[in-house]
Amino acid sequence: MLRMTLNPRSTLVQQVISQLSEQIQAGEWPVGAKIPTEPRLVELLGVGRNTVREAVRALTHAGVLECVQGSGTYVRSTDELTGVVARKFGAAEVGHTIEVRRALEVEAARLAALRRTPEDLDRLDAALTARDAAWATGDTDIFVEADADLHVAVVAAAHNPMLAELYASVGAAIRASVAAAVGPAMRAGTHIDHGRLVAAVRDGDADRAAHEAGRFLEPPTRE
Amino acid sequence: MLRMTLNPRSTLVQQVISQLSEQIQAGEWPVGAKIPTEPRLVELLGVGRNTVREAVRALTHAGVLECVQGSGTYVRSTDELTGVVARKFGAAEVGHTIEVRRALEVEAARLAALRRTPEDLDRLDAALTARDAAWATGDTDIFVEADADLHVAVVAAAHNPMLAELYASVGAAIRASVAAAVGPAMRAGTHIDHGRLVAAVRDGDADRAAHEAGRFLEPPTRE
DNA sequence: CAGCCTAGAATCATGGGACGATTTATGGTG
DNA sequence: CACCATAAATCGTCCCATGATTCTAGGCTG
Repeated sequence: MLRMTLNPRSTLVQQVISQLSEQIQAGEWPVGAKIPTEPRLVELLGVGRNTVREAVRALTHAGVLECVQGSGTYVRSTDELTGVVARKFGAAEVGHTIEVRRALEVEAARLAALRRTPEDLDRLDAALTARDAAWATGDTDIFVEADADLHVAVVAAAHNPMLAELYASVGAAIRASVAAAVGPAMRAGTHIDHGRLVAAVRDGDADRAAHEAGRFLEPPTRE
Repeated sequence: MLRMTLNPRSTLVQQVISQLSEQIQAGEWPVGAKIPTEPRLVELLGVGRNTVREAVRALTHAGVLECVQGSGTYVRSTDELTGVVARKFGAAEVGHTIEVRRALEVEAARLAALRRTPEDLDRLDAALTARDAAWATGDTDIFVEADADLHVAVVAAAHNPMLAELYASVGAAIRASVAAAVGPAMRAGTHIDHGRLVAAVRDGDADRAAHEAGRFLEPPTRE
């Protein structure tokens, strides 16, 4: 049993939570995998069963784990931000979610224009090509996914992990709640040429990149 | 004891978590207040102590509650997003946090210009006046707070609760981690006239409002 | 032999009790 | 009044027992 000798700073449960989080973060138990059973964790961590249960329950509420009675406990996500955002904004209006996405994407495009590396440009080109190919297939699902990939690539090129994680969480929230309703809408605005955004990023023109990014999500009109 | 007859959808612990969250959200136990002791909650909710403890632990990990051994359990925040953001981005670089703030503020300014009500304008004027007054005092702490109030007012005028909550969470994260370090920096950029932002919002000029909002946080230069 | 169905095992959910650790309140003593 | 020791209150950890649910293996039936 690997005792937690270091960091006597906090309670045992907190230490167990940290330990489990780190092992999940490290990929020891990938998403979808089953973590050891409660009695097994008890002997692995050298703590009582209640302690294990409280830690598991905390991570379950955070969206990281999922317990299935009679089966086991599984890893649902490596990131608890997504779960919280989904729980908090799951019932949010689609329009509000779109506006938040727009806020993040515009700033991301501006930063991407300033910081993109050659690797970023390669990835952007690949995503743009894949998006065009997906468009050609006429399959809405495939296209929506390819479109999302391109936007994710833009955000990644901004080299701001905080921005990227927030964007991913918001994206997951919108997808979880109203994927079907948004699909057609996104498709309608599809004729906008994403190539101009990529070109602006390549040129390092921050203002133009931001402007192009903002065009994808229709600026709201006065109510 | 108020049995939870409705919503037999999930586990007991989840129901207790929801129950506690709702009562906290409803203001029954304000922030800083002590919630009933574990034995008291047991008889109030009609569940076992382990169930209560697991629910409390989940909310503790989420940043909503805080347990102090020997004293009691207290309400730390009504919003778990802030806690998660702080835990996840507490060690983030200040520059990255600023960029996220900028993203949210610029879009908020744009939306505020389109949606502001007369009440919003009154609040903006008041915040602007208070900010100028705070500036005149020369007290950095007071000024920083007044400055933050103005920006919060702008975000509130956007009438997008999701945007507002994200902004508040990010703001709390930056304040918790490096309040001291940011204070002087904000003060340095202070000479920028916030009155022009408020004026743009009043005029309903979205592009100008967005541009003015973006000026406060220096656009990053190429690395 | 294939398919279904039941009995058992495995696993999590809940409840209860006990003791230690820490904080707070209480009361005594100088 | 100030200080300190004791007691009470409260959370932290652990253990055990039982119920509910899911999975699995084996047998039964056609």
